[in-house]
Amino acid sequence: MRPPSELEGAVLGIIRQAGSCTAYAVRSHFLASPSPQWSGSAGAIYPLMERLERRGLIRSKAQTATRRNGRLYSLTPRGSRLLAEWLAPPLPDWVVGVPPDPLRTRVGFLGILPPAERQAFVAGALAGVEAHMRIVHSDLERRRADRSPWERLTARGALAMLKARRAWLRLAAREIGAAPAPAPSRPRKGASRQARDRRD
Amino acid sequence: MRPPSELEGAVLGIIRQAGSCTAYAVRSHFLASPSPQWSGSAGAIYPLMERLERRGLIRSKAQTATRRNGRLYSLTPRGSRLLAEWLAPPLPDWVVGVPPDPLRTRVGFLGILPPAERQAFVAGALAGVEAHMRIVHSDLERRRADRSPWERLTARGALAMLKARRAWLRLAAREIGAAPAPAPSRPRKGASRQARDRRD
DNA sequence: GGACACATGTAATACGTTACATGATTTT
DNA sequence: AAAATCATGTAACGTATTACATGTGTCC
Repeated sequence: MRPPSELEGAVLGIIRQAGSCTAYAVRSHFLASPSPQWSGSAGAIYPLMERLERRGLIRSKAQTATRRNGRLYSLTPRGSRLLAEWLAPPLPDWVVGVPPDPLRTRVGFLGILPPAERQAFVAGALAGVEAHMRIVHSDLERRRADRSPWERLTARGALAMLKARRAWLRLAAREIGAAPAPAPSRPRKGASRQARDRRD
Repeated sequence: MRPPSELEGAVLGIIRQAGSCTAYAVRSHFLASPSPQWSGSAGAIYPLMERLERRGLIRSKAQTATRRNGRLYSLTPRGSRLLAEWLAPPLPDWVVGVPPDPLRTRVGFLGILPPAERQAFVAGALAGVEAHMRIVHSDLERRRADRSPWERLTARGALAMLKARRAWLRLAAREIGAAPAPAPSRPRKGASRQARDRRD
């Protein structure tokens, strides 16, 4: 039984927590999330539900009463088992390891920019991170009541990451003062460059 | 000019920092990274290089001297410009926003598990995170010399994230003590199950 | 000169995104 | 009853993954 993808695992979890629900309810869950990770696009969810059903992880019942032609999905025993495996240790390396971070990626290339633009980058990043902190924070407050302790814990985790990132960006801002000059723009033959970093 | 994907942006940055390099050199860069994000699989890189060249972002010169049939890639002015845009503010929302984190995702569903397994989850996660902290830390030390200040900053950012995650997991461990019973497993009518979960 | 890592690819497959299409329900 | 929004899909497209295929240098 192949392990589920992140999205699939999350969908199984959502269905399980809801007891049973429609594809759209699953979508709404993602659409409501303040994390940009989950787009909840229709083209992702509906085919995914079909896939899960074909694999015997969920089953559906037509919504006879008063509704559209939507279906109510719920976990099968197989789906329940797979969900439990997905949640249980040992957690794969990429789950516990350094999470991807597009901001961090970009910082690695800051040497390319001239110093003034480095400053602008960090300032912009700080502003963006702080804006998102406010969003996540108010989302946490506003929906405190209708969330499980685990969902609140998740939100606090998200906040903690943003906070750590902010601290790190401030550190970066300090380091930029003492930074070396940017690398020259062209790689051509004019090889007599001094004190370049990291070609090859 | 469509903005590059993360992988494309990173590749442009790597080529730029190298001056010029082969596809394999780019791959090696990813393969050497301690972050699980970058697989650096051949099937990702080689087609990507072709794509970038077709779009006029990089150009290649056959490696005549002594080498295999590989090509040396370098940025075109267009590629250089796109790279600069990729790095410059305003940074899109999903770049500054909460980064995705598979561990955080799973924690949101911890309510599904019985308390004993929650403990196991958090313990396993903590162990994994700490193991990774050691990996990243020793990688940071070992290659301190041949890295730019920005790459070191990146590594420190990764470490900072792991540290924040560890603190958050410890908090989670404390909360588990005072946690509610798991939600019932089946939404069905045979509702008179008591406090069991995950038998299916 | 055989083994083994290095280096360069290709093919099949799976998944998510955007954009489009359409019917059902509610609002005005 | 027209407009808006809810809900359910579908199609085209791009891109990453795994697995395979193959040539090339090095070392023992």
